[in-house]
Amino acid sequence: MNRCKQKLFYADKEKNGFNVRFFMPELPEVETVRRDLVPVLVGKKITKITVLHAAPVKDGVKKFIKSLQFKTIHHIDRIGKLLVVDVGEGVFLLIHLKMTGQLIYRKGATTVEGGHSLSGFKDVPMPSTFTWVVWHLNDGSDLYFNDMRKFGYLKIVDAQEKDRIVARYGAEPLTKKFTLDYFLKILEKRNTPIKSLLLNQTLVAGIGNIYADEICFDAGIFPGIRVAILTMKQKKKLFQSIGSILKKAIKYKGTTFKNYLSPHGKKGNFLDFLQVYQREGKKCLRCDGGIIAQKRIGGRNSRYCPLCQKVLH
DNA sequence: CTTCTTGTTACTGA
DNA sequence: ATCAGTAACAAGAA
Repeated sequence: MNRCKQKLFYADKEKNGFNVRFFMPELPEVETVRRDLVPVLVGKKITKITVLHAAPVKDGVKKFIKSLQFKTIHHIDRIGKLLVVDVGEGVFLLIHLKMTGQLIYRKGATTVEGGHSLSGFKDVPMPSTFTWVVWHLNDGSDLYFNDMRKFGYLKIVDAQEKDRIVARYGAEPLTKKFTLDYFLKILEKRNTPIKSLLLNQTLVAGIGNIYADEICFDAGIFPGIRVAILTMKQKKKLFQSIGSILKKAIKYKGTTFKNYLSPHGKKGNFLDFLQVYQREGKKCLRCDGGIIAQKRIGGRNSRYCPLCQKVLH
């Protein structure tokens, strides 16, 4: 999608009253956040914590502040869409961004283009209307947690609970654990629509609605197809598509509709590569004549090309 | 007012 | 015991 078409896409959507402004931080977005934060946070000491709204803080603000103050950030990890911050002494901070969460890192500057705002991208002072927590670091920099919808959460856990939570997730794609054998095995003895399987975090970690649709399109497979009738060739193609789509999305630093920003205030660029997500009613970019359709599959709105993602029986 | 958005979990029914 | 499917929840937009 070139720049001109992209503009039209936004205009059409707004005219039709669809809400295109929300993003979903899925694996590629959360991984982008992690990669941006590691070089600027690891080794830094948290000198002060400001909690502007207690709602996203699980298990009490007191415990939250006490657990993090004067700790040093040792390591930032990710499982699926969950960030795991190791602050040493067996204490871990879990951060889930859910739909509209942002982590913004600022040193010196007090505004960020595209911070949460009801009126679109523009310069927003930090902390913004939707900043709930600020971590002040020993070098004068700050990390802001913003979340318009307040669906995201911040949770302090010990090593045992962290391990228990991490263990609930299935294999992480793009790691050695996610092999073709593993994928074939989780497809066995199941008969759910393939899209529901891709969204099941206990089987594959990190895929959400955007990338589930994009992966199915890339594989040329109807997202509602039951896994039991997939051919071996289709299963292998799906496995390959999971890797290639997620890798490409990370390369372009994720997808931004409106609210997703990396910690340095940058939008993701994968929007330009979306083939089906939020393209319903538009021409298929792969085949001649297909019009992207929309259907509810596994309780989720799904987009696909009815011509090149055939329903096989 | 209703309906839609998402990731996650609790629950139901098979 | 295991799996499929759905409701519920958070908060805001239209």
